[in-house]
Amino acid sequence: MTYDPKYENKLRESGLRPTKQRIKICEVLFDSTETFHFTIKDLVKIIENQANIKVSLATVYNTVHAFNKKGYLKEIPINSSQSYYDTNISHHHHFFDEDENKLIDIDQNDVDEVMIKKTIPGKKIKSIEVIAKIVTDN
Amino acid sequence: MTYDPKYENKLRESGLRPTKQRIKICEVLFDSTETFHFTIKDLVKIIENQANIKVSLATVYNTVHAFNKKGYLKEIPINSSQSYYDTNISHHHHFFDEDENKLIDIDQNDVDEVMIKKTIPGKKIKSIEVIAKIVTDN
DNA sequence: ACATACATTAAAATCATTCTAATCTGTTGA
DNA sequence: TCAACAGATTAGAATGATTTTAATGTATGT
Repeated sequence: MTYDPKYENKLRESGLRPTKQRIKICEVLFDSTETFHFTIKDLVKIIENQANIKVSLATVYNTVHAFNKKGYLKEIPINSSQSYYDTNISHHHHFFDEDENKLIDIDQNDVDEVMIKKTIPGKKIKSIEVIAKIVTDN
Repeated sequence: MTYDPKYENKLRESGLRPTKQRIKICEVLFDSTETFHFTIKDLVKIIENQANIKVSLATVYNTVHAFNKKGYLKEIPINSSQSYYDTNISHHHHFFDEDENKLIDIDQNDVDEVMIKKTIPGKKIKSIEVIAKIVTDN
């Protein structure tokens, strides 16, 4: 079977074969020019609405994890019962609106570079993320 | 029944009556001068080892949540299957060691103040947290 | 001491995530 | 091309953290 090669590289580089289901997942995640935040549940819902393809939860989890590992998606470090992912993989930060449980991007340029003076022997910093929790201002 | 008044205020201010179980939880969390990171499971295990008091999971969850809400504990924003809490409620940040799944405090003085230029109308910033993920440096 | 509101508990329920095992499909090499 | 195999898909089961339930117990104000 041959597929639209559009997402073949992305899939192969993530260690995944291109399949109907995975290509559909790619389309939902990467077709838009807008980046967005989502949970696995969200993604499954979008696919169900858009496509006549049945994709199991397990496949969605596997695929999202592979993209996350490869760096095509970023998991956002907030405490929540569900994991949130971001299609915007550029270096940036987040507001987390505690009233509405919603994430809002903060561009890297809107945060001064975070300098950490402490070091841990034998370890290097892989990423630095800033989460600013926001609430209604009364 | 009357109890050691040591933790009565803390409990009452958190909206909780002082009870045997809750006082034991307070002792484990707040008696030490050392601050520490823990999960609910950790806390239950410590109590089981130290005390001849039986405390149910539900009670531990309720009590920790009340303290977190009141600000006597802080939940640490990392993605993990379990929630991590911190008895150090001063403003500070964290390394998360991805090799060992361990948190390490970063004193506020070791991070330049984080300035965020973006604002959201009607919202105010409640907290700013920096998570720096670290890995073995090869 | 009473009445009541809150606390405790074991066990069940819930929910996200991971695993399983049976079936199916993309890929590779002859 | 096509057989064989490695990897993919799936529904459903399993897992594990957290929350809820409902019965019983306890702190508190009067």
